[in-house]
Amino acid sequence: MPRSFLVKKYFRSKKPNYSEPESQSDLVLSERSPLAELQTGANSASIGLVWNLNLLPDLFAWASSPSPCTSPCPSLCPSPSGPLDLSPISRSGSGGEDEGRTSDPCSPEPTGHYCCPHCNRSYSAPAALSRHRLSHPPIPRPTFCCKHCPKQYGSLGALKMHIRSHTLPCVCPTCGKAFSRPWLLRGHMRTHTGERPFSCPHCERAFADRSNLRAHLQTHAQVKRYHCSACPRSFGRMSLLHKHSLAGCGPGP
DNA sequence: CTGGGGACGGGGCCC
DNA sequence: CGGGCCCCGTCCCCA
Repeated sequence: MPRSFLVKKYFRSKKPNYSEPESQSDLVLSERSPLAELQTGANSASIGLVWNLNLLPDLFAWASSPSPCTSPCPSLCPSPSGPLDLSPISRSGSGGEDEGRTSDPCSPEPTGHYCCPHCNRSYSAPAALSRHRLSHPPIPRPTFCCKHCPKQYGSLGALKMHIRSHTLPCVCPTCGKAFSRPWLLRGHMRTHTGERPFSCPHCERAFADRSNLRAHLQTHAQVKRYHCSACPRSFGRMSLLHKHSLAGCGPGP
């Protein structure tokens, strides 16, 4: 039986955001039953990617866009002879459901060889186009939005990795618990086998999880990493410092 | 209240 | 580009 830690109870102590804008601060996953979702056919084939189509006009070289021709087509179809600068453009075309649509049927030949993706003006020289493009605002980075939650990512690979946390494709053959990644399942399997491959070099203890060994090593450390800003105490783990703060020694006024 | 262990999540990096 | 792994972290439980 899965333990109750599967349901997060405290959302206020979120870890600092590293890359996400975090406009939607917390995920609401409690209504999701991983096994139920797997059993109802929520496999990877039914997981759709929600693309930010507002950005597509900027991706004028997006040859395998999941929604081709949703933006002014000539801007997406540079001249075959035009050596346009593709550097700011993500060309990830592994969308899966749209494989093989690289030949765009709707690309009228622009009047010039070098076409502006923003206003469809064409120029005969790349320098002229580059000079013209400076008049437009900078191209925003493409964002990849999760269909199941408000999370956004800057790359398709990161989004695919995140979607696995919804689909949970790795299922424990012993207890049926599902995980997002195979190595998470392997770590879980150790709870069944009792394997503890991570040994403490200072004592006889061994752990099934490297993170738990790391936390254990803090008990041997002379200096605690996490210091209370309101008192001289230090703790080996941030969670202990957090509990200490919640217990009354809050940091600051 | 504190300290520590157990189990797991998720992003980033490397191959 | 995808998988494996690492690291950091969370959450819970118990002594």
